Amino acid sequence: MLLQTSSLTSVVQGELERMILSGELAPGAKLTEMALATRLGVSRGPLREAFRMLEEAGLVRTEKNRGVFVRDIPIDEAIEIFDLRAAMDELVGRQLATAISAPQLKEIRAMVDAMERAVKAEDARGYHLLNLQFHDRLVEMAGNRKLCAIYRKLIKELSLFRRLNLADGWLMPISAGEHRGIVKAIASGDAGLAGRAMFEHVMESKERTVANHLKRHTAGAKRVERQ
Amino acid sequence: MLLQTSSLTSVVQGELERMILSGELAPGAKLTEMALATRLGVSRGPLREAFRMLEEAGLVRTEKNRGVFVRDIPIDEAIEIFDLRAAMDELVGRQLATAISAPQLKEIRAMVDAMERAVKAEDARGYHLLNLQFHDRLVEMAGNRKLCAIYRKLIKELSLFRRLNLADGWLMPISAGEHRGIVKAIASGDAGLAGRAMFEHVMESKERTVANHLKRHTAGAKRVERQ
DNA sequence: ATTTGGTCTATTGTTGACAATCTGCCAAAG
DNA sequence: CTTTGGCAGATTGTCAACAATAGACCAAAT
Repeated sequence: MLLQTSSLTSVVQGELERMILSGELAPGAKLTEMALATRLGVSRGPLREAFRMLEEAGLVRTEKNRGVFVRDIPIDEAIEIFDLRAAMDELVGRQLATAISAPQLKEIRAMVDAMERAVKAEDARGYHLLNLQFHDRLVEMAGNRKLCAIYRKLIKELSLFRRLNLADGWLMPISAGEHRGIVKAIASGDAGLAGRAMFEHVMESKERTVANHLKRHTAGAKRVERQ
Repeated sequence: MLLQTSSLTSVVQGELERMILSGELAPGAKLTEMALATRLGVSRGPLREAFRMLEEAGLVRTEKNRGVFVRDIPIDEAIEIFDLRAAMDELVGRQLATAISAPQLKEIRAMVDAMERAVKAEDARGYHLLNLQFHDRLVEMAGNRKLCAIYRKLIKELSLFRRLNLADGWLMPISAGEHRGIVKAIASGDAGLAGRAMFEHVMESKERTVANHLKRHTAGAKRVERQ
């Protein structure tokens, strides 16, 4: 009866993805077919098809005859993703150093400016969003659609690594400084330099995340000991 | 009644993937739900779920209310995949140069030997398979499961690039020589060197593929002109 | 001759029902 | 007190029927 512009499967897929990435559906949570179907107002068929897409995308895991669960990315896998991201961003840096246009350079400079303002305002939330947008835009500018698509998938998976919290306040200036260096390296036109700048930035980000995780993990262990 | 060890969706997914990668289902071919369901002896439900997995994996494309088709990778996308692969293989080379074990080194040396024997025997088919196995094993040895999984997805997609035929006979020695150089660089323990060797090898492979494609394309154009 | 309109068929999109499997619980035996 | 067996409820796996859409075909009008 309704004139449907897009299939229910894709709508459900998008909605589930939104709920997962926003944390509305927490990692480890069980996705019961009937409950979700009722909640979203669709039948189980399209829902199951959406599950398969999310499974292939790495956002959920399926256990036969047990159900579908929101994936929980372990620290090992997060590290692997960071390493892979570093290699991809290195390619992005090299590409941009040789092919970026003047308007594009102006655009990313503006983004770095905005991030530095967020640092001064101690707006961690805003900085986090700008940071994501900055890297996404760089990858997009590199002009490799396949690279861009896979990069975005990796970022989505990384966001399921719960312990990946916003950089604590005092780390924002460091990250912001690295961004400034990246733009400078790209503007210089030196592909090797820009590639290394991007690579190192991601590796630094990995180290900060791992350190943060270990800190929280040992803290958690102590908390358990006390009980 | 039957004791099912794995869900129909997954076996259908595997079977479809096999049929697509083997060329049994050619790029551009339409996958009619009812026909395939009958052929595979399952209902349309599991088949549709398998379609969604293959869609996310990039092996098929879905047009709403029109059906599912085996994807045909255009030359642009093949090039993008090669560039991405190069960056990933560079990471593999660096990793292996610093962390490969003696038995692993022995193993890949044996594979290079086998490839050189295939070159001498002018066994293009065997060389092609050994080449795929060689690179897959290297990526596997790098120890990054995420990298390995994505690498394999890319290889599958690349195999849908029909014009990617086996290297013509006289190019095999060149490729084989590059493999020897890669192993040497890895064995030297110089991460930068090994990374560059891997990167350059993939880029050379890309150039050879593009050249081959252009040759065939212009030849095809001439053929059209004559008509 | 071309175009427009409508019908008809094949195929996809969606749904609800049925079969198979797992989990938790409880009783009885050791 | 622990363990084993099976019953009951809930949940997933699969299927077949129904609704909706796209494309082909043909006739009639310009």
